[in-house]
Amino acid sequence: MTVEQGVQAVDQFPVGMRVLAVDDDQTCLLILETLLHRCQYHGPLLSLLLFSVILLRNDALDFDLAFGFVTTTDKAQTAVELLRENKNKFDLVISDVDMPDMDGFKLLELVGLEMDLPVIMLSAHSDPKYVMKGVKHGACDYLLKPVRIEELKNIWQHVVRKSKLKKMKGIVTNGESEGNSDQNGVRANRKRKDQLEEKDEEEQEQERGNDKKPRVIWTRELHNKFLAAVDHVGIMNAVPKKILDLMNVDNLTRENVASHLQKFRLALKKITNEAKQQANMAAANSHFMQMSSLKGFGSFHHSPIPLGSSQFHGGAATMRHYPSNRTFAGMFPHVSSSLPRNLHNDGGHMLQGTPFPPLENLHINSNNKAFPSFASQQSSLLVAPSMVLEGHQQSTSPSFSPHLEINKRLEDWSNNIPQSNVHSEPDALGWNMFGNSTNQTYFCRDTEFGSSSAAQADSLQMKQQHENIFSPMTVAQLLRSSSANEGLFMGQQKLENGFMASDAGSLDDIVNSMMTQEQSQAEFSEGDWVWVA
DNA sequence: TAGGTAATAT
DNA sequence: GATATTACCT
Repeated sequence: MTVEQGVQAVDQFPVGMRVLAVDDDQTCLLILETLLHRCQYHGPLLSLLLFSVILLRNDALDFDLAFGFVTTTDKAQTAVELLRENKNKFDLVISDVDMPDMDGFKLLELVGLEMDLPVIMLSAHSDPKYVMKGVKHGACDYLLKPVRIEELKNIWQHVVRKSKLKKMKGIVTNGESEGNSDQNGVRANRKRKDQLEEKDEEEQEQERGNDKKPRVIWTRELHNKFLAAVDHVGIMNAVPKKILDLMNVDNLTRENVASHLQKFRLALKKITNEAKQQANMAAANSHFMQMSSLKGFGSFHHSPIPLGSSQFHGGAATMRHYPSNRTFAGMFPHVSSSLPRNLHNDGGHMLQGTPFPPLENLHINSNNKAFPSFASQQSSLLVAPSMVLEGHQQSTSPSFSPHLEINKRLEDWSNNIPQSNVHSEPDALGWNMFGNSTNQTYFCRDTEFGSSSAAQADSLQMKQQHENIFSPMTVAQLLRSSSANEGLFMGQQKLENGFMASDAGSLDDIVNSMMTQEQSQAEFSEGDWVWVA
């Protein structure tokens, strides 16, 4: 039982506390010893027994040290020798100030230097000079004779206090504590270990209470930023640290990003596998619609495309009209708003940067899940185009240019990024982020999806017509192409893949499903503010 | 040091 | 059950 435990166990002089009492006055010493003993009394029977043992003891010191009793000596020099020979076997020293062989202050000094034990000075002198001297020499208390038991009852507090100080000192220096060398190493180490463990528990408790790592809520906005970063570096190079750096979000860690990336990849894999199955089914069972014009797709979300296919008709009924001010659409929202505005003006950077994820690799399954998969030389996610596009003519048909439409929308989005209308400048990815506090990160959605600029769209179309229709596409483009703003691409894919499951919801439903839980955990008003706890 | 994956916690 | 966090291995 340690002293501290004893202190906790009993509300009085702790059992097991080992005291060395030093006084040249035998009477005073006897009184002191008696009082100290009395402080440990737990009951008449035990007291009598212990007192009898004390009287009959053969080796007083061994007994005292073994049972945690009081050791006395009338010589300061003897006290020093006892302390030196029994390092770490005393918890407290009570010493008289006036002793013939050694000044009590000298003893105090030696004890402080060699053992670092709490020392209580005892004196008949109430002169403040003595008190001050004792304090300056490191005495933890200064008692006046005749000492009273009330004063002794609480001297254990000095042991506890000193122990705490040692503990802190040991933690800080992380080194060997003084006086713990050689033969007493075991006890010292054990004590230090206990202290460290206790410290750990305290720290853990504190962490549980205050410093617990906040759980990141991947809101749409945050996810947008993630996607933008992925897009920026390219899916092939998308690793947590790069994404984290690009996202530039305070309090977001690499681990957070890695986790989300893991989740994202799993989602890709899952839907791709499902799409494979459906694509196989589609290849076997379906016939495909041949789209006659791009215009038909472009107006898709405004009015159902009049098609003869009952399959498509069933699916089209689930399509929704998306308000023009809708700024995000679930898993693959307006990534372009997060991209540098000059991306589409830098000579086609975005169209060249990232390996083109074939459009056919965006699949919709019947479980209302839609995720992109990326053409990757390394990835197993890639669905062989032949599995999906076999028999399709859209990809090569001059009258069907999904890329043009997608790029047109990209242009729209990019151009609709407003100038900074918030309190901070947009970051490299066009995000406005501000209001960071310790554990809350605010984002402001600064992009509204507006109407297309016909001129811009035409311009891009013209541009595109001079480029290979299969020019490289970024992840962002792919993701944007799945935006719910039009529902175009979904319809296209459904046509391409020949499966228009009746239970397939709108793309909005599909992509929203990814973020549903995250949304529910985050308190934010759609379109306004979100916070990451 | 960082990425990927699986186990664990929430 | 979903997913964020953590641990562990490479």
